[in-house]
Amino acid sequence: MSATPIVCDRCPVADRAVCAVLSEADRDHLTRLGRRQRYRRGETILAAGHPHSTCGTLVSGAAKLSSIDSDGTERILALIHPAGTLGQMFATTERLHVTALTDSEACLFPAARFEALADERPRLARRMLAEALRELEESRTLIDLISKRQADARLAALLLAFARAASTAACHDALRFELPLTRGEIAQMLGVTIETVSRTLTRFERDGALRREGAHGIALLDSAALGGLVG
Amino acid sequence: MSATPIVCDRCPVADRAVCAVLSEADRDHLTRLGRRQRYRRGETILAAGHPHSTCGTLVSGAAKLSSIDSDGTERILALIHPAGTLGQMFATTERLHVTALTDSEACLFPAARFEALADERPRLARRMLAEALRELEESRTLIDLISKRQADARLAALLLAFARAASTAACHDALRFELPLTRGEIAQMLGVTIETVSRTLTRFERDGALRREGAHGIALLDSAALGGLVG
DNA sequence: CGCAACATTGAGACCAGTCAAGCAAAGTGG
DNA sequence: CCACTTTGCTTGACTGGTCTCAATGTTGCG
Repeated sequence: MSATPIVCDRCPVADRAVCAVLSEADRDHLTRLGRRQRYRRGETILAAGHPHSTCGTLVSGAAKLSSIDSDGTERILALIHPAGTLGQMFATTERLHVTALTDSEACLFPAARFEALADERPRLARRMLAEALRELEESRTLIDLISKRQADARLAALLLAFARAASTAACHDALRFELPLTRGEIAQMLGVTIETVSRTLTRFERDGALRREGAHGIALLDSAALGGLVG
Repeated sequence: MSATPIVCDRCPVADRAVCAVLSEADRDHLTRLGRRQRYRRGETILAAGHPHSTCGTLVSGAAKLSSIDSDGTERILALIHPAGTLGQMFATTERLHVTALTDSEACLFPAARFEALADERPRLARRMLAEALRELEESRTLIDLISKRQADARLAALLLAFARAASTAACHDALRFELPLTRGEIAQMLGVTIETVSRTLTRFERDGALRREGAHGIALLDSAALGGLVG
């Protein structure tokens, strides 16, 4: 975790992040308030329980949004991709953990200042509304995923969702992709155990639906079969 | 389902709905564009698959937001209470069903006109952002609920959530309340079967944690015991 | 009253969790 | 460079919770 100044010119998500709708002057203003931070895989970006003082945007890498209940079980509520927002906007305390899944970079700002800007700049509020609705959509997609009864249907749906996300073309799914999550993290997302994830992948491979390439590589051989499980 | 003109003066949620932030002139304008509609329990308010042409606010009663997958299984993604929004704002097609859970009333507007107003009136966009964030929060709470492994923990958490929602005071949960859902709907929300819901309620009652009063009445006798299950 | 929808209860099958062992890859330190 | 540890993944045997199928009760409404 190391902090550097923000330089929007070299920002890979300058066109997609919420800040894109701001005037250059406003963005310069924000730039001076915030900082660019690097994280290594597994490092905490925002910790639940702390007062909500920071928010920002993921610039590169990937992160997970998770909650931990009293018995120590962690569940992943969302994945955050570059240009995604970090921190529960307009909340008083951070109630969820944000953790780097891979080496990542983030732009972080004082939440109060950022929120104030949203009240002053209609375009920013409007853009944040779009972002919130997109996150809501994704959250409901995840509910769809995990409310499937059978573990193999959940995993099949997740694999197909990753294939879709990994594809460059909008119409075709990627046939080969890397899982951005460990088995344990997949298990946390789907509400099953690591062993079930592992066994189910083994069965998918034995049935010819896919081929595992290393620990995280997946090559889909029969995505229709997986789609059939999803229902 | 019967349509009448909108009269904000007698609207029970005039102070809480998103329209509350509009000027009287803007509200009058909207009033003429929209209509007030009544629904009986079970009637469809918005149907998935249709072009997204209508959005609005639930005025009284209760509704469910649900998706139906190809094998006909319905899953409830959210409950909508009075002042809650109806319809996926800024979407091109309706992808979720909205159904009345009890006899209900809704204010409905042409989506394009309402969305245009959000672009013209910063306060409305800002208010809708707050609403979207609230829904996102609730959606993630539901994920928390249904990702609990054991069925009794899920049901206990749901009962406690209803007790909280039914309480008038902010600090205390209601000890007695009516379930707004049938067993089947509870099962759909929690991702279990009707039978499991029924058996689990029976066990809770036998263990002295609650008492069933009719089909939908619940009296909590030992909410701490239920809280213990949740973890 | 009788039907229809909703709810409860039981018996058996099966999927997934738990516990436990072993393997592979990557990193660590002498 | 090699022993050692750590971390993540796989596999097996066993157990238990939940689903399925089926029958019976209950409630509300025409």
